[in-house]
Amino acid sequence: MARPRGSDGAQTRERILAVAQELFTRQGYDKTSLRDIAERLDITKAALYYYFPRKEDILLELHLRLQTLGETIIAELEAAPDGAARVAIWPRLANEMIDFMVDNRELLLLHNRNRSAFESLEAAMVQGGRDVEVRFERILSSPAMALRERVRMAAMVGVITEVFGESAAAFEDVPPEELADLVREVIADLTRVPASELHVSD
Amino acid sequence: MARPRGSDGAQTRERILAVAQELFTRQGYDKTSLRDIAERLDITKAALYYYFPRKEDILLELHLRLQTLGETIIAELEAAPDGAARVAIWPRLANEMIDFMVDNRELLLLHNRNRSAFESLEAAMVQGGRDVEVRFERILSSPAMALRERVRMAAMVGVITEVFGESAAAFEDVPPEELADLVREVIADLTRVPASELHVSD
DNA sequence: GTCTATATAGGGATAGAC
DNA sequence: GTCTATCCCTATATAGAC
Repeated sequence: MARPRGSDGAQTRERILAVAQELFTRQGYDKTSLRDIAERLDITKAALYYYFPRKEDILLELHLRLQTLGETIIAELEAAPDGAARVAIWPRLANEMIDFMVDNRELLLLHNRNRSAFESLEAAMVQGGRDVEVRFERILSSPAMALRERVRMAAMVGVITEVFGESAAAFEDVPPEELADLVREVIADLTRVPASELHVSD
Repeated sequence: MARPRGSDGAQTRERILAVAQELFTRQGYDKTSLRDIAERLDITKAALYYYFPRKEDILLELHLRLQTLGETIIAELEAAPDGAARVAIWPRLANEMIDFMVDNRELLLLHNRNRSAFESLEAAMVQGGRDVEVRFERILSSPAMALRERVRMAAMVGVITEVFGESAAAFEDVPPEELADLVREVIADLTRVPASELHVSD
């Protein structure tokens, strides 16, 4: 446990990422200096540069972790033929998304709080449209789906990111699974035929 | 029209705010320097300081505009007694929120993209809890409401901010009123009794 | 693998003329 | 009300010793 000489290596790297994630989320990426991170870890700024050539690279790595996770869902969506088929599988994928959020609230929060910073990152990326958000927007824009369904697709994403992201603090004391169940319920409601098209006495 | 000597005054102020809003949204608050803003307006950095003592003050003013608008809704919510009464009026307020978003997408986008910057601002504010978001979170946290309703309240906010905010680009070509109607429909669906509690053949 | 020391740039902010 | 000139600080990043 007690690391020997020049500290461990891969371990330090992880610790840097953990601290960075926390500070980036709390104070924002731009307002967090390398000094802040280094002091928290009791190492020097220069030491950071051994692991990450540029500050951006820290953010990038965090970004990629979220991307990898989202990738699975987006890929499934893209695999389905454009149009009604995508509408059909979406509710299932939304549920996958919920499971994934339960385990990764922090990463989502980091992302939400630093949207503009992440975007500068994406601009610097070589790949034109590998980014999960860009790909999702593309799907959402498709005229092959009915507008109502497109709106509902966006709505479901909004529900999930709000409850597990920005409003997460309000549900701190709620067991994650209970919260997830309630959100699943909401998703189910959005999947059903809207009230305006039912002959139901309200 | 052709402004006389040293330009107009209040007009310039507005132009500064307009340009700032655009750049802050596009590139992010931190990545936008006063130089950027000044060059776009063909004035010098120093001229900016005549209107705004600090860079933060530009952001602050933009912030306050959004706050003023949100204030109305939050105040109504707070006026109702905690608990079921708030659940009852919320759907109506959500509709107000939609109307308001239709007219103020840009301001919302600015806010979403610069969450952390706005938060540093709020920390500097004297008032402990005048901030709309803080007050909403407080309401959302109240144990006087059923957890299901609290989740749905958050969900509705998520729907609105997602469709009119982050995913707005995907609905660019859709007439705002048509979009608003579809979102209203979603809100209505979230207000109804969930499917799991109905005896409806699905 | 981590340090000290330093380079360098860019940003916010001010003083004072016009 | 706007400009020129300039200050000062902080932040990223590098060089090179241990």
